[in-house]
Amino acid sequence: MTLPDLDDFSERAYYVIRQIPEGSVATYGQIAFLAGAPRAARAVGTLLRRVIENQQDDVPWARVINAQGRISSKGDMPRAERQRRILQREGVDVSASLKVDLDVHEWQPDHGFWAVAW
DNA sequence: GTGATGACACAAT
DNA sequence: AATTGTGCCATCA
Repeated sequence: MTLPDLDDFSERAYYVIRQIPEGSVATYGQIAFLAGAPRAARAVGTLLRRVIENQQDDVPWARVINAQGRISSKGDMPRAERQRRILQREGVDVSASLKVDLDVHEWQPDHGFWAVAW
């Protein structure tokens, strides 16, 4: 696999998101941190919109949720429901209020991953 | 270049 | 528990 463009935050973020295994979820902040911009959680959301628009099906956008373990629905409930459906199909338990138990499903990147320096 | 925007995060009410 | 305020920062226009 080709490593992402080191100067492009979005490419690094996509790379990180692709590492999230099925059955697990990660938070926006977690992705931002691992992509080398610890405080860019908000920007991660911006990127994910683009992922859906451009149909970048190689990026598992549904596995990214907010720090409260909740699927972000901000003005787009249909998308949230769609995300819930996908997660449940992957084996992630999502409550009726779109909440996921992070203690159970939060992705724990392995050591090798942490060693990556952009 | 500059300012607005938003799938965020966190602390303080 | 639910709101509100503040900081943040990659994108976009």
